[in-house]
Amino acid sequence: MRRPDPRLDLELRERGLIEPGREFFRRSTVRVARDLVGAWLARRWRGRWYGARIVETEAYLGPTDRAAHSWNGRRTPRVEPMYADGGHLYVFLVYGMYHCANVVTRREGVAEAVLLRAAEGPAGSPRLLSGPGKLCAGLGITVRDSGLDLVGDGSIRIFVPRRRSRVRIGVSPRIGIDYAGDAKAWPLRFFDIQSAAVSR
DNA sequence: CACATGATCGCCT
DNA sequence: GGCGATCATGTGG
Repeated sequence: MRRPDPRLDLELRERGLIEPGREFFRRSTVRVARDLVGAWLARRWRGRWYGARIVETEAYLGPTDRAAHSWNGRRTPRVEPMYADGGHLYVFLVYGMYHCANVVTRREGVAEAVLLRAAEGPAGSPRLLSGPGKLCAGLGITVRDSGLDLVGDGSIRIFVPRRRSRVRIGVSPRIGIDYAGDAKAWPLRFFDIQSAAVSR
């Protein structure tokens, strides 16, 4: 059983963060998306752990959601991780050069997920992780990580505040889905209104 | 500030 | 063959 770098472990504990169980991710996708704002993403890279505070997410709702890769029940090898049990990772390549990381929600067979759009990285580089492609680039997340389990002892994990967070959360339609019909207007984007790292 | 465009390639039609 | 859950850069007002 690997443990996080003691420094990260201490930092997360000091911030009052704990690792949620599988049930956290099996809840409604909108609730998970909201609760992931203010949560931390921990990434093991070459034997060291790095943490980033998530500040912007989007919910993708499955067969009825034209913007979702699982729209209309689409089930291809690329999308397959979206059908996994809650708490898995779904990563895809966009525009031939950027990766997007999603946290899978609900139960096995229900293809919904939360896109991680932005995080707060190291102090001094406030915009380093401010966008889904930049977040993945900054944390070294690629399609090779698609399908990983975030629950347990893997190389990518999620930590959430132990107590109800006092973060003020803004809501808006999702970004970059003009083709999605009525789903284009659905209020499924959530962000920390205090954060300078939210994407434009 | 607001657009407009190019890069680049896996996936789906 | 077309296009995208993006981003950086360039143009013009």
